[in-house]
Amino acid sequence: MFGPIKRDPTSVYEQVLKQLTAAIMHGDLKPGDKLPSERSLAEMMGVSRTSLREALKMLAAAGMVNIKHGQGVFISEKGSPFNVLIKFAGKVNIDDDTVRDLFELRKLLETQNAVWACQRAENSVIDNLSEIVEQTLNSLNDTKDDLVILARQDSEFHTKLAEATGNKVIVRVMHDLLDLLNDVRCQTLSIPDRPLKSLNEHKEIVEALKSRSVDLVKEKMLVHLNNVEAELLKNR
Amino acid sequence: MFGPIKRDPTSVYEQVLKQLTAAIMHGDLKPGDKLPSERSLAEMMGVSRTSLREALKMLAAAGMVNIKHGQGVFISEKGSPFNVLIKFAGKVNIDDDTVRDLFELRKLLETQNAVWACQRAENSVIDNLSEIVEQTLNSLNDTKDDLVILARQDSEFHTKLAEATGNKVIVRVMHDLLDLLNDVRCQTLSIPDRPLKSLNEHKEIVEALKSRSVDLVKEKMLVHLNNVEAELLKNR
DNA sequence: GGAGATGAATTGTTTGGACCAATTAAAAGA
DNA sequence: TCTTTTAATTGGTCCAAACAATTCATCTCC
Repeated sequence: MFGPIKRDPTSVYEQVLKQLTAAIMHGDLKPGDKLPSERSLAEMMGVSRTSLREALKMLAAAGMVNIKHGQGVFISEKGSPFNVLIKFAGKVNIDDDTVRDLFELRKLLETQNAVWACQRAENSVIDNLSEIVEQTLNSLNDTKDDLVILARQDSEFHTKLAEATGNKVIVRVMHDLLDLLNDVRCQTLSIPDRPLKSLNEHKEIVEALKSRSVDLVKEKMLVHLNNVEAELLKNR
Repeated sequence: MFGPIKRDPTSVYEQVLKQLTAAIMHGDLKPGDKLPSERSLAEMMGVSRTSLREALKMLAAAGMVNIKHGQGVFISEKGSPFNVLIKFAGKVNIDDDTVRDLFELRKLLETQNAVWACQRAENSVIDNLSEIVEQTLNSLNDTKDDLVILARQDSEFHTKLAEATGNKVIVRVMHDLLDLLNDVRCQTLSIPDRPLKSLNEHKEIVEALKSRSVDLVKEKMLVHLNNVEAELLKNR
């Protein structure tokens, strides 16, 4: 799968980059797959470890791979070759103004997502969303694990909603936008009260979707996002 | 400007990344600025060239810096950590469905941009937009250079409009979205007729902005984008 | 004096090897 | 059987040397 690198026109790390992205795009490397170790992969390609590492760092910056110290390098979930919202998770300080800008974008995208989902989604998709919410409500049992469950539910809810629009580009943008905001949230102290409120607001959004009322869906989503933003900005 | 790196919790290249992005976002490093050479910068920060280079490669992948062999490292124009496009890798073939998805996103973003610009922008900003359009109209003289001028005008117009919203994240997203669509356009045969039509539509949008009519602005923008999309999909 | 060739200095690129640090799994001990 | 220790694997960091592209001062020749 990894032939030797031709040492012709462009630089070595660019060639490595090209070969790796090609492997990902062609499907030889699927999301979740683990790459060979840096040492062996470098040897396979006939390049130095340094050059390989620089290419890997670029892929990591683009969100296409996930580098874990002591474990290995993994292909990112949904690692799309284009329209990746690049971020340096936890490596950039994001000020309040930027958070507001991000939320303004998010409100624009997600209210429209909700509308499109309302107009386009099959009943089964909405039922699936409903199940996610109900399932989370039932699995809560006052343990400290609840926060983890609620965080995952939140991410899953908004992702599923984006998928319900049928627009794959938007799914990708939303995914990365949520990731970025999640990192921001993790930089602050955890908020034990907010997640449960969110879950209830999610429930209201689902109910609005079931009623197929565009205006109601839009309103519920906007209220939800405003609350999340306010809570996040308060604890910084 | 570049103090020594603290060697505490996170990895070295992350620290370098953090310090450099902070310097760029804070304005210490402005677009076009040339960074100190790798050797001296590494010494300033008290890190190895290897770590510094890996951080620089990540910044390059994110489009924040421009690395030129034999010349140096330069801060990119309008560099920010919020990129939609990956700067490396050979051009990806984008199918029609994806183009439609991209345009759906673009319509959502740009109609709202127009609305925000209508509500928020100073008169001087709108006058500036107007000047761009008029200036282009005057500089046309039936030469083959016209296409280049018109292409640049188109990009400048939409970028300025995004800037008029005051949302820096959206500016970045729009910039890269336009870049991506521009690549798509370049993959097709050039369309000699469309650009001039676009210019006139731009003029109509500016007129609508001057009237401060939100509904009119929204409508004009949507018509414009629908035309561009139709023309682009037709020639593929 | 000016155009082109030469070569040194600067800058990013690549390499090999050594060692540090996080993770995992096997081995040893209780 | 469970816990602790150890060793192996993997990414992270550093260094020193050589390679390659670019720039620019200098030299040569017309």
